[in-house]
Amino acid sequence: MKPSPLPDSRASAAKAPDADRLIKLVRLCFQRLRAAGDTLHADLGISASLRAALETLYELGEDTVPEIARAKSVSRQHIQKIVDALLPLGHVTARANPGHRRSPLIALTAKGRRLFETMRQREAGVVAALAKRLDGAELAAALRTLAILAESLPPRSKGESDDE
Amino acid sequence: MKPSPLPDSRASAAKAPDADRLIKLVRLCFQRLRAAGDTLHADLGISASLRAALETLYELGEDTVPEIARAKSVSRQHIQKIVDALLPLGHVTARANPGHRRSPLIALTAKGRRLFETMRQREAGVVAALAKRLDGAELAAALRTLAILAESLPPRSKGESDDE
DNA sequence: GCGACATTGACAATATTGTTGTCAATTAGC
DNA sequence: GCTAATTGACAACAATATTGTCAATGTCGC
Repeated sequence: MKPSPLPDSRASAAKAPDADRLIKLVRLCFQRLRAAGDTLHADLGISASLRAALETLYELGEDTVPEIARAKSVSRQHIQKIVDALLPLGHVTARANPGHRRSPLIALTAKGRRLFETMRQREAGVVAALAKRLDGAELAAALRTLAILAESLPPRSKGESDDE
Repeated sequence: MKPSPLPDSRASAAKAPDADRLIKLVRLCFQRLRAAGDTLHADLGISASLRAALETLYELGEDTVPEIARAKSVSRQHIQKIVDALLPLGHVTARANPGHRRSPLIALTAKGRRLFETMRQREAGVVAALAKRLDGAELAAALRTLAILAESLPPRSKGESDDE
């Protein structure tokens, strides 16, 4: 064995089985994360898709429905329904959009922000327990590896078009 | 900075943001993997759930419907519908179960096996391209990290019961 | 401005994936 | 053998997300 200083591109045949395992593990982790999230927030009546919308608004600030849809790569009609569900609950508001009469700006209300922060706090408990079990360097390597995986996969592939 | 020799359990507060990023990346990778898989196998008419059933049968060999359901933690009725869809396509067969008259053993046919292997070959191309871009040591670290993540999450949490 | 074209919200229909519920046949445990 | 649980068949439903359509609005070239 020579300790190859290069990012061993020769050994790709040997790495392929591990790459395969990586993909399987990603799928397994995702399923369990979703199940854990559903359990964690069951009492709040917030499903995974509502949570995703809240998260987007929390991070992006106010935005129009089509913008959120594009950010998440889903149909604008789908986001519209989610926002329509969130509005009567008082978690988001629609503010007149100075730059567009028909497309109001959607933003979290104080109530919506509190809700999301409650969810984040619950999740933080789980994440902290997880972080304790992880090695820092290995975790960093995992982040780099998954970033490459995400990068090497196309962001979309549904007919390759952007809209209807 | 002290170069801590221990698997730094002290720095969990510092690792939590990375653990958070890990979870987000897992979600992102999963979404893209599903989209890429759908595109890759679009012409075969095999959806992600059918693929999962084929994979289970490929790995576990012949099994009854309820067994497959338990292996995948989904309702037996769901697997029943998938198997019922696969049977007329000739991808699986139902063989009389010596140990159970009502519950036949389901197995891949030669055609089903060929189909799954075709899918695996297509995927192998993508996986090989990915493997080339990954560093072996980093990949190994990612596998260990994700294994801990999966382990620390409960396998199920749907009312905590096993069946109806 | 004005005319063509794209975007947007509202509404509807549909697809997919998965669940729960029920019933009769069968199997397993005592 | 009697009772429990399991199983397949069938149905109803729920959640998530898609596509299609229409009229109102907005954008851009000219």
